[in-house]
Amino acid sequence: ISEYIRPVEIPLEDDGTVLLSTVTAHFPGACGLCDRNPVSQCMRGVRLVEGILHAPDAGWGNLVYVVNYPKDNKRNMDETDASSVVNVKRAVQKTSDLIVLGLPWTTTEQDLEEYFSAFGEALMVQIKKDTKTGHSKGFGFVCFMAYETQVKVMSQQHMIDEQWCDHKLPNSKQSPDKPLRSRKVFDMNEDELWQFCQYGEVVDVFILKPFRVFACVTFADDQVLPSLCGEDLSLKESAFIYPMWLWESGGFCNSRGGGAGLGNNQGSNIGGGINFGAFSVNPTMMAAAQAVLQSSWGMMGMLASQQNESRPSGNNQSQSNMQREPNQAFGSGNNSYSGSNSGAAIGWGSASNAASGSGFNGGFGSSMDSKSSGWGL
DNA sequence: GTTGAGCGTT
Repeated sequence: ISEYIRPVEIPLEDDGTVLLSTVTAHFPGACGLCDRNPVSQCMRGVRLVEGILHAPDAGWGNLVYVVNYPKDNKRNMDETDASSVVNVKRAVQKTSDLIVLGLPWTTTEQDLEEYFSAFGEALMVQIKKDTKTGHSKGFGFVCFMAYETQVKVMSQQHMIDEQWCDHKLPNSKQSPDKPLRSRKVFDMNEDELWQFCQYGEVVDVFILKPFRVFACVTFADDQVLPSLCGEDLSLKESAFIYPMWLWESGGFCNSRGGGAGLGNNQGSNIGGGINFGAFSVNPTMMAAAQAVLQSSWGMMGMLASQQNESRPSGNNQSQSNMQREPNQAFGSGNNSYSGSNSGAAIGWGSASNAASGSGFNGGFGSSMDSKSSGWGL
């Protein structure tokens, strides 16, 4: 039986059935199982009668089954207490090792543990070293006890011993049965984005125009996003919940300091903000800028001119204080998108770039060279 | 004694 990260083996009853209670013991909140029809590739449900899961006609077979959760778990916040949603997810989510790249040669495991302890307790911290010399290879692994900690850590960049480090889900832990990660959100319109309100109060949506390579949804409650991680969302939706996937699979990440999380920058530090010298750029703009850099510098102007176009037509409560100022894209001061500016100064290329007065000059380094010929539409 | 993209001696 598969869950998002780790498959778990579950015992059968004597008659070959599986009790739903056995499943829920390992996956709290579960309401059923399904598997993928090897022929049609369709997901199909496992028969469930009075708490007993019955094997398919061909037997359980050597297949991986997926746990189902009631859709009610991610319904409208008006009807469902937000905390209950979070609780379900907390119980379900498992942590995974993370690889940390770009560590200073001098950083020790103690240093690393100390740094990450600010986010939460780590179960394991290690730095890979040369077996002969014992010198650091400049990367290591960390595994946190709480999934919230992992989400938090993955949602931002990290300055460790004066150096911006990169962090990812290691290749060995990438789930093979979830290889399809949405890299495109081009075909989502604003109305679709506002459908995210079923998971929590959405205070803003944003679509980069005219090149729809990037969009962003902002929840009012910073607990909503963590609660959604690992949910059985559509690929489109997952692109928002796991923006890292977008970037990693899309090749957006620069090695140093690339891959900052997005998706929620409302009232929490998730996402943070970025300073390019005199410029202040929030995560939305950062991603947009990366998207532009994938194409050409000529589009930079379009970024600045399209910032306040995406206004919803639907139920938008808090528009008044969320208005974007036009042409503030790369200006200093409060870009209204981030609401409360965290004030975190995050470099992009080498650390010295953050102090570069010319802003973008040099800061993007090699990413300028990789001009994409198109948007992959 | 150096280095700077990567993927884990157990």
